[in-house]
Amino acid sequence: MGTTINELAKICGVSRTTVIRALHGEGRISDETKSLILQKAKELHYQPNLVARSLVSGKSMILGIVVPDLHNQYFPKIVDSVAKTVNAEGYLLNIMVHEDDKENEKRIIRDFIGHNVDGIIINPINKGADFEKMMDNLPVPHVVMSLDDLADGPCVGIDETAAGEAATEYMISKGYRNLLFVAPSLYDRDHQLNIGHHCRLEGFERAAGKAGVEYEILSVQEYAQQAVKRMKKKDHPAFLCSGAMFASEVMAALRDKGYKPVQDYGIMSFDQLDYYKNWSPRLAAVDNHPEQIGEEAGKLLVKMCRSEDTAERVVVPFQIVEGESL
Amino acid sequence: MGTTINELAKICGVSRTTVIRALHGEGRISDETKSLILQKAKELHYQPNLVARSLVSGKSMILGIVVPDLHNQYFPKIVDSVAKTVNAEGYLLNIMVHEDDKENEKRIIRDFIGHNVDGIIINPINKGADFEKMMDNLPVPHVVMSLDDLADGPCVGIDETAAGEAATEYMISKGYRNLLFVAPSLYDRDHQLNIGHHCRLEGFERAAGKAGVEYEILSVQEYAQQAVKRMKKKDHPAFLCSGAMFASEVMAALRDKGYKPVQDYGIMSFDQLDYYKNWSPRLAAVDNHPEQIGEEAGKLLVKMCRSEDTAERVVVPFQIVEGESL
DNA sequence: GTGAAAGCGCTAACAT
DNA sequence: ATGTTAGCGCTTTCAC
Repeated sequence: MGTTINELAKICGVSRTTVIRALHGEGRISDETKSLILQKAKELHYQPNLVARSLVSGKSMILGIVVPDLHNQYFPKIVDSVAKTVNAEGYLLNIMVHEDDKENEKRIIRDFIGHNVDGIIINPINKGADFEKMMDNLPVPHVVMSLDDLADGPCVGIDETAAGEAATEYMISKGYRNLLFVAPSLYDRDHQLNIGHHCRLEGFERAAGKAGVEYEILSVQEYAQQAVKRMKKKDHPAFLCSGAMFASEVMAALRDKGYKPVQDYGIMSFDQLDYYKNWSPRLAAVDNHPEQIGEEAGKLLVKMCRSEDTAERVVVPFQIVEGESL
Repeated sequence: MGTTINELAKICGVSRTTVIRALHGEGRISDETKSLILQKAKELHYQPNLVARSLVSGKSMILGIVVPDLHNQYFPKIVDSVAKTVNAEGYLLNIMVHEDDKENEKRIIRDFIGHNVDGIIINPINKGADFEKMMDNLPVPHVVMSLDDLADGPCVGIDETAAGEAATEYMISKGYRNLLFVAPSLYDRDHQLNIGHHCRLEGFERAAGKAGVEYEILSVQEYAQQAVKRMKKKDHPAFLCSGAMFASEVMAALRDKGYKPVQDYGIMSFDQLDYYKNWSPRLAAVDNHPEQIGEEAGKLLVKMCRSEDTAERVVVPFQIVEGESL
């Protein structure tokens, strides 16, 4: 345990209140006692007990963010960006991972509340009325990083459906007439719809339908092998992968069989990762701007923490990044 | 603010203590009152105020970890692994990023203490006696994720010098006789030595010296352009890059100039990233086992939080991963 | 200019 | 089997 205000008061021969006035630099206090207290405080390495402060104030100047994991680059980028944004506003960011465990996600939210975080950012894997009710009843503001999950509350994200559509149109414009949507993650382990990926698929189907081109959906776990098999048709297909890692796996599998991008097939992915920028050929992709999502989410949450503003819906633009893989 | 123990007590017509006994399920209490209280608690969505609990106990069941950022895959993997490990032991992990800002790092440590975290994991960017003293004086245990930074305390990491040496020997065994060590990050922005990278360099020099082969060090920010220039010597050099991203940049720069790996040069990197596993050619690398580092760090810290055990030094093995880039 | 007192929600030692 | 009391470290109101 470190030095406390009480100890400082005793040592300086003054009352708690006086110590506080010195520490906070406000209220009527003589320069003399003030500097004495400040000096002693420094001497004894006084550090305020933030827990006690939080108990009194009900606030903590901490914002919480829960994400599934930090495996791929998407969430790390978001989290990093949120941290930077809220730090600049005087908040600390408490980052937690739930490892794709729904109970864990709920537990973390409860823990956040129990620890008096001032607000929560989340991209929930929990679905359903019960969960929505739980979120609605939170005593602190929260921002959802998805436009389609908890539909009515404040949220920020890209329009996944539009992105799916735009990506598909881009592939079609490149001359591809046989499209495949690669998404082993359309459903989570509890067979519940993964809305983000589903919206992308919806956009894909819409664009493909509009253009009247053939399309298939590869939603199995063995999508890479399936992609290899699919090549036997020799119809120069194009794969739209709902995640950069999927694209990477597909390309690797096809390369192993001697198929070459552009020459034999086209491929494009969601998520634009730094790691791929030096790939050869460079992957065409939808950049979903994680840094911007993080920044907007952070800004929105801080704003909500300060004023009791209500719902706001921030649509972050996506961007088609041309590559050499189509 | 949610329901409190006091409110529950009032509602149930009992004292605080009785409510606590019901909630904690210990102490003498009649089944009748107990179930009444439990039922009311559920009804009113009672959630313990963890801040108050922490103020009383001085503990929080929260462990803190500070990392520079989450840009590359190294720290996300570590953090993920620490989280999994300590969660399994009943601890929550509070993740903070300092964005390569030394003051920020110190501030976060102080905040951790102020928030009663039970222990801290860190890979410090701060150096020097003052900082070491600060760390030594922490009221809670801490684990350093580097074998060479705060040398005397508990730590876990790989032997970077040995790794540098082994990697270099591997390159030499592949027939390369002109070696380059690529490390734009030997010093931080304050011109202080970045010990991890420096140890790798030391190992590199030692192995190169032993084998009597030529070597150079590329430590400038424009290492990629320098690598391109260096190719004019046409002596079939090999690059050992102290970070996967550096290798990626070098390969991209050389590819742009028409140089082909193995045929024209060899390349190898530290950090084995998922993202590169489908690269072509597959990059030879030193796998520094971030998951294992995270796991060991988590286990060690939990152990220290439980018993007042002293320093322990966990050396995590590294591994040379063969590739097609040499 | 300084201090006393109450209270945030919870825990634990000590009654009854 | 249940209640009383004191206290964790801090903030805030009100009094001197």
